[in-house]
Amino acid sequence: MGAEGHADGTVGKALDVLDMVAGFGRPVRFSDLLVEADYPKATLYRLLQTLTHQGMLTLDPDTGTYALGVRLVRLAHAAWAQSSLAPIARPYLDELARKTGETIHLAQMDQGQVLYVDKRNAARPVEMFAQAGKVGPAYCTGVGKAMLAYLPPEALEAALARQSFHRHTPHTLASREALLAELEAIRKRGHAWDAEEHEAGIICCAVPILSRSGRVMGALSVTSTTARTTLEALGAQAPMVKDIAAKIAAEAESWRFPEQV
Amino acid sequence: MGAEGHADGTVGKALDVLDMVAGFGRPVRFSDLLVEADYPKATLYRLLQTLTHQGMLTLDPDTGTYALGVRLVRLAHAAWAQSSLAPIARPYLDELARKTGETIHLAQMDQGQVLYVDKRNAARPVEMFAQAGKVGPAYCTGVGKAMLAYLPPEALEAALARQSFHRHTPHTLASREALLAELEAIRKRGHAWDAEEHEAGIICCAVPILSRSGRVMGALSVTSTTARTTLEALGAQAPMVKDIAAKIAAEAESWRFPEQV
DNA sequence: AGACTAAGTTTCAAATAGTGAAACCAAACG
DNA sequence: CGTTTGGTTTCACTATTTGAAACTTAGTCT
Repeated sequence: MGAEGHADGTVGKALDVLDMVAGFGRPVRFSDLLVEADYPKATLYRLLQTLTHQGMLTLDPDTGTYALGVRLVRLAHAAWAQSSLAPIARPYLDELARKTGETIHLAQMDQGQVLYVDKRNAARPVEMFAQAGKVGPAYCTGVGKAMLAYLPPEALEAALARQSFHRHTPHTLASREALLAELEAIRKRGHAWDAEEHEAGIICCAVPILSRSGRVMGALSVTSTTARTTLEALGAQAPMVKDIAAKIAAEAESWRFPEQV
Repeated sequence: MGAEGHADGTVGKALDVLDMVAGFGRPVRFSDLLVEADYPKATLYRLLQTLTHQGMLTLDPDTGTYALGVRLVRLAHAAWAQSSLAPIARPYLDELARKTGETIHLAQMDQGQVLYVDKRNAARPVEMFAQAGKVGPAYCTGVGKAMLAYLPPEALEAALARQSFHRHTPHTLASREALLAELEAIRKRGHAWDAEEHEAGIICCAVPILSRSGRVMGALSVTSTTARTTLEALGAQAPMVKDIAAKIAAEAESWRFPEQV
């Protein structure tokens, strides 16, 4: 079947189409989608109609192109505020950025990929939407590996199945086996490295954010360059990063229960 | 036939549930949703399962609560970048904020409501996600009326049907008739006022952002308080605001066609 | 013009997927 | 330990979705 996995029911297909439109990154015509998707013409057409009618897509009548609808922005606002760690973690990220002077990433797992929900760039000021929301591979980023390492077996398996290993740099762990060994090491060590595995010259130290029950909620990382520092020096910060991760986890957990009125 | 309108098909229902979860603003239990929704138990259950499986919701296994999933954040990132005016308008908003020293709003229409996609607050720096994504009523805000005024008849009708008129302040136009008359005046004048119709003491001057073909793409407003200025003084800025709206429209239109490779 | 082609929209019988009342299970409660 | 509350599963019934194919437009070519 298609590149996408198991689409359960109509809803799954509809969301799949949404992703597809999102993937293009520009308004798309019906036919653009038709070649990409492996749904028959009529089916795709109806899905698009439904989504458009629902405000998840917009059809520009002038050009006959579909784009993601603003209803998504509204939903995302709520998602970001209520479900991501970002609003809670915000002050902690500030603190960490200030103390380390490096770039800070806050990420969560999304369908086997890393989703950055917040970021502090040492240099320039905060630019949320433009920065957050980006996705990256899990198997070759610090935050990705930190989360993978603490996933329960089935979830890990599901995540691994979604990785498309690719050797970004000479240091990339581009096989399932190498990655599994590394995850074991991460669990021993308590934090993950990114030793130029994704981009040359970029290194980072990442720790998972775990709930009291051990569930992976996200990950936090301090990123730098080989020009500026070394893995060892970054590692020296690990205890502090871990401490902040724990604080975020604690607050996230207590915060999750405004206990219905 | 619940409070929500016409839910077409399973997809509509699923999205309806999503909205519902978003509406709670906190993680919700199955039973919370059950009383709110008028779907039978089993149906709601299945919808939740599907959405969870799809990553649009997350089920916290510890507490048995559902929250919006991070997949939405990813989608929204794309939506914001590709479909909203925000990324294009950004530099213009900065310019306008600098020139006026007032609060600037950029909004789009979403299902008869106003959705703020970006904002410049005179005082504090940009905080995207936390600011953007908010919704407000259309009939009693400057941006809302500016957009309504230029909507084609059917769309206007649909939007009006979704307004739930409520007298927020003594100045609110809380009837269909009063609003229609005002929209006529806005078309004549070329821009909309908000004369303390939503919040006491808050006034604004808003202009629509129209495509070359006359389609409403969004609206732009300069907001202030009666303590600081008057409607007349704000009105003096209208030409400039209109000019910037035109620039945004022009750029948005040319930008929409990176013309497929 | 008229004959092709490409892009989008509609049809309709067959099949699939969704429905929901009711039964079931498992904690929490008194 | 019987009962309630909150969540999950079943299963016959049905409505929705499906998709090949026919049909419209709107361009293009000769």
